[in-house]
Amino acid sequence: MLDAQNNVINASVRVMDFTPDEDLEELCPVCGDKVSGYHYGLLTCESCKGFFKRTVQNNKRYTCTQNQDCGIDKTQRKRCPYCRFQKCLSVGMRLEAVRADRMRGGRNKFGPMYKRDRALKQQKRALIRASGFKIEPIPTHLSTGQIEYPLTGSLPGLHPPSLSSPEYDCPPLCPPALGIGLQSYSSFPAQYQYTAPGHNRSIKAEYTDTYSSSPDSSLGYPYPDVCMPASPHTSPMNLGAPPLVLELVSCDPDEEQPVMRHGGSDAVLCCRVGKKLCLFQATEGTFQNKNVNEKSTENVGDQMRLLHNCWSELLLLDHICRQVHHGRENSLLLITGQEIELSGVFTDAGLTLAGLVQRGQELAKRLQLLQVDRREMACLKFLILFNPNVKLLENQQFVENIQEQINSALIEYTLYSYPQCLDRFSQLILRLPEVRSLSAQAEDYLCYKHLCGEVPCNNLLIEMLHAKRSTAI
DNA sequence: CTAGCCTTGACC
DNA sequence: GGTCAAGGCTAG
Repeated sequence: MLDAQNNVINASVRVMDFTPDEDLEELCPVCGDKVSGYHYGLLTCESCKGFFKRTVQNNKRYTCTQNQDCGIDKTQRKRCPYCRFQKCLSVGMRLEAVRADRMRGGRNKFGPMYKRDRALKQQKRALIRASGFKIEPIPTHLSTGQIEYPLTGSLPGLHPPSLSSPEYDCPPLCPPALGIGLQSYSSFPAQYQYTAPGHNRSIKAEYTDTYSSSPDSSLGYPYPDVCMPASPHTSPMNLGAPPLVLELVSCDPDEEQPVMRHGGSDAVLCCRVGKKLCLFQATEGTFQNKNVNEKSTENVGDQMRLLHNCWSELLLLDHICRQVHHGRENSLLLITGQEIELSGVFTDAGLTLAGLVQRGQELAKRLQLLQVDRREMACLKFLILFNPNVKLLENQQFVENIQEQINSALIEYTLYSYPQCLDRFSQLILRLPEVRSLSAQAEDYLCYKHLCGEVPCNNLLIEMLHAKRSTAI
């Protein structure tokens, strides 16, 4: 993971290092055949382009002899035109790009979208490459309803972004095909909706501006900037981010309570660590069944190994996060809700503790300058948690896969939300080694205090410390 | 009907 | 003038 993080350092420098033909290496989201270019809104193959054109131009009506869920791939795409056309719509092909007047040549209003989509893909690819992550083709032999899409909706190989992806308004974890489909249907005028025969509804494509109540809106990426200091718990959360990012935010137990109001700090810490355990239960459902051939971390052993490895980093990041939200340079906001003056800490605490606090404040300041938002923070927490380098993992591949998915989603989110800051992903990821280093120091300090007899043996943190050091990576 | 190749023409 | 996403053509 650290290697990956280090590789990202030069990501922004290499971000434009690409070959234009890479777009054509993608697979058609409808049938998995080779892509020949942008057609009717997204990258598709030549045959699906032609099929879509014929269907719309000739106002074709098809029927499905099965259950309207036929698998569409390169070899079977001819079998059921009904399901093929449904899939064309569901992946985001745009009816309104078929010209009613049949005029040849020229450009339509999708041109800027194609251009922007291309640029974003290139950036994303460069970042992914710089991060050392794999790009694997999705299984196209499965039908629309059965494809186990990677979680991000558009990431490599992840599924081609299609131009709809930046407009993510689908519910969290809704498979892209379905999500975009819903969006497509809801954004089309009634006459564009294609229904099963028996419903007398036309699919005539009228080349008007109906597709774009605001065409420009599709050029922008409406992820709201939800910066941490600005009342993170009241901001609208459910729109405009990759589904996985939204899911991670909702899975983050700390989201529920900005400031703990429990009494004793030990009880509070117990609660915090316990809540980290809930991360697994919360996220299991997210990642399970999304990876066709892989087992989940449902075995408690792996969960404990991951948690033992990162509990101090998570607690530290919680602390840092709280200081960022607190936003005051001269005081600390404790987990109990107490506010204490930093000057007091520096005079009363020993040198080691004061040094730790100082480093923590510096880290908080860097994150504050970045204006890291809670979605990014949630991703960072889960990146800390799902560390495939932890020793003795039974399902190491599963953890690695999750890590890649979170990284991809974070890359996508930062590129779309903060397009003016291309190295934002790198900036965020580079904080993780700092968190790790600082948490290691904090652990050493805790260990030292324990050996001095100042921290009782039955303290939860000491137990976690013992557990970690007995299975150290 | 399919799908590969060709032609067209606005935009850069 | 080059690019490339539209529509057109046509062998299979």
